[in-house]
Amino acid sequence: MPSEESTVTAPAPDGAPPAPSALATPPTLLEFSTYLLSRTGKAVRGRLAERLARRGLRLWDMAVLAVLADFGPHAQRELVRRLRVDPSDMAKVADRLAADGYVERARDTADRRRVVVTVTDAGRALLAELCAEARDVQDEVLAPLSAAERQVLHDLLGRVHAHLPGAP
Amino acid sequence: MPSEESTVTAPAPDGAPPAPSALATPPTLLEFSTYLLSRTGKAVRGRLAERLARRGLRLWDMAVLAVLADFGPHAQRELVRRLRVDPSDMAKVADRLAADGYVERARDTADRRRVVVTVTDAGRALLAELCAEARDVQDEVLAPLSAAERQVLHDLLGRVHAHLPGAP
DNA sequence: GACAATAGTGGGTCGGCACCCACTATAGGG
DNA sequence: CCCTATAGTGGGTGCCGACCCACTATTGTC
Repeated sequence: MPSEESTVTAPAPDGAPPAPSALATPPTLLEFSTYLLSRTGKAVRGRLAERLARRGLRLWDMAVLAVLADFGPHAQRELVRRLRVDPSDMAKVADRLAADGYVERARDTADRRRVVVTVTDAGRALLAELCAEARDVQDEVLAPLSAAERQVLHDLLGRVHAHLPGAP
Repeated sequence: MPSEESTVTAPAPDGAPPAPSALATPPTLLEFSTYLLSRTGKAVRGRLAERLARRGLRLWDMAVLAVLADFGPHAQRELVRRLRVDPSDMAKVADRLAADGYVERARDTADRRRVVVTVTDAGRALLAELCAEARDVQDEVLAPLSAAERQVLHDLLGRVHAHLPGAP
């Protein structure tokens, strides 16, 4: 993940430009909240992805486990709709999770086309560990913010996220 | 860009869970600011990337133009260090920008190994347009926030971004 | 019973991004 | 002058995320 930046420079309470230092990010970009959002988002994503990769997992695996743990068993089609993934890709994710014993798949007796996916205890345990990892990353990245500030950030991001058009 | 989500549900002032609706994002994930950060960041990035793609450009192109416009001419090696890209990849970006007339490349007379890259007027004009696009995206994504809230968000993100370890 | 629609699966494509190596040209120190 | 380090370049690799298509199994409808 060598695509991270940092403006070495301190807050610089004086009015003068804080020493370009040949490493600084251009102000033209720093002005954009979208730039900051994109950058920090990518950093966060990268860090978590890396930790998951160490366990041979990907972000989708965690998402699927979270859905199953929060909302109970799903047919794959339902997972597809909720997570907005390609059905084919979901099949592959479910495949791997099942192979590792984190979920169980069973034909729906009522509609035998459907495959119902359920978290196992191992899956719940794994999810708990992954959440711990995520919290680590979060503490790492949000280190410069106080608890109160983190709460504010969370609320603002929550509102932004809630209004992202998912399916217009 | 079909990888976006949205929790359909309104703020839900009551205590009861706000109707899972088979589309909602699992609370386990929504609890993480890192999740929101990653999601919104990706949405933003995707939207801007799409607009740039329409012009046959990529995010790196904009970044390079911004650096050159803000800090003046750079040897490619300096761009490489500032943007933390692979030298080889930077060569390709500079190549394309030069081919389209957005930058000019000239051998440094003092050190003839170096190639000094400079923005052209066309490049500055293009950058201005790209910034307008970025502002559009920003207004779109941050729509649910008031001006004051956007400022708060920007400051918080700025502090987080400034502390991202770029080169430990 | 034939038929359209749906669920899942396996296989493959495509673009982007990061990365690496080999090579040339130039600079600079001993 | 030789030798090492540096700047740029061209040509690749591998991974990942998103996508698509063809195929089978099953359902519910007429």
